[in-house]
Amino acid sequence: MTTQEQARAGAGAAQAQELDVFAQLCPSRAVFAELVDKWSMLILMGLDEFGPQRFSELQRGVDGVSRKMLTQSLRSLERNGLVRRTVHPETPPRVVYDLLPLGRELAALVSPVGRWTEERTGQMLAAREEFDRAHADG
Amino acid sequence: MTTQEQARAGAGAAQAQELDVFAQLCPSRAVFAELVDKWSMLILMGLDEFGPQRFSELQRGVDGVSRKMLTQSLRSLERNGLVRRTVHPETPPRVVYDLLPLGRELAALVSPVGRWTEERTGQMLAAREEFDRAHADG
DNA sequence: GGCCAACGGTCTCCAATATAGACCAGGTCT
DNA sequence: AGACCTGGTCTATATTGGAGACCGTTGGCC
Repeated sequence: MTTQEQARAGAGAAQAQELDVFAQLCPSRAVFAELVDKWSMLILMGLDEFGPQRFSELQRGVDGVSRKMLTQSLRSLERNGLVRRTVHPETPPRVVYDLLPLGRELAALVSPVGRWTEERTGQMLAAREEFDRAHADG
Repeated sequence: MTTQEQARAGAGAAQAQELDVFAQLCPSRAVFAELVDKWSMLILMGLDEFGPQRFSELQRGVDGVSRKMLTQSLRSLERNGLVRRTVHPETPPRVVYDLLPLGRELAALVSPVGRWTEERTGQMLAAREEFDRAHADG
């Protein structure tokens, strides 16, 4: 066992909660895998930045998402207690989604990732070009 | 066009860079989609928390990752300039991966998401139970 | 009345992707 | 000699994602 692995092994045990996203069978890993998803992240960021929105507003805002994936991601976020779905019984019924406290917490952590990506995209595209040049044949 | 959509439309134009993860065809969306991935995130967090590691150390540390996905995610991170791959020409050759400055920046934003997930997993599992109870038939 | 669109979805089909597991060459250990 | 470790690649199968049809209700338009 290497030094890093000793550190890893110790890390989990040291925490009172015993939850570890690095462990395949830990419930927190499953939750993590469900949250760390392109569409869920964008939805969360959208609701955080632009406030409560209807289904079709979200679909237009999160450009490129299909109705299927939007429904699926929203259900997942709702089930995990991050987002609230409210049906206003008008004709036609309005369905509005907004963030619950848990969702606002996560959005506050995730939005910086989005902004960072936008800031650093130029550097990453440059790195790609160099990588591809270096790995083209020789 | 709703108030939120006006806000959205204005948001991109207001930024000098014109990069927007919400826009399907923006390069930053493609980069975002590539980074926001279960395995890439865990690898980044692992390298940040436990330091430079070999391929097989990472495979043991990021529990459950297949060699194929580990290779693929590491190549992606390397190509985008987040991670460095160093081959030590010994027998057997040692291959060590470590974070570049770009990778350290992103890891600093992503690790909190992992820690938050561990902290809040309990609440999310509870929310699930309630959701499932409420949506079991009637 | 007839036609079309918007709403918030669901359903089905097909392509792309993830995972499991075999395989590989070179070298070490016993 | 035989088993094992290294850092992968390759293949077969399971899962997932996206495109687009469908749905019932409502509203506008001619």
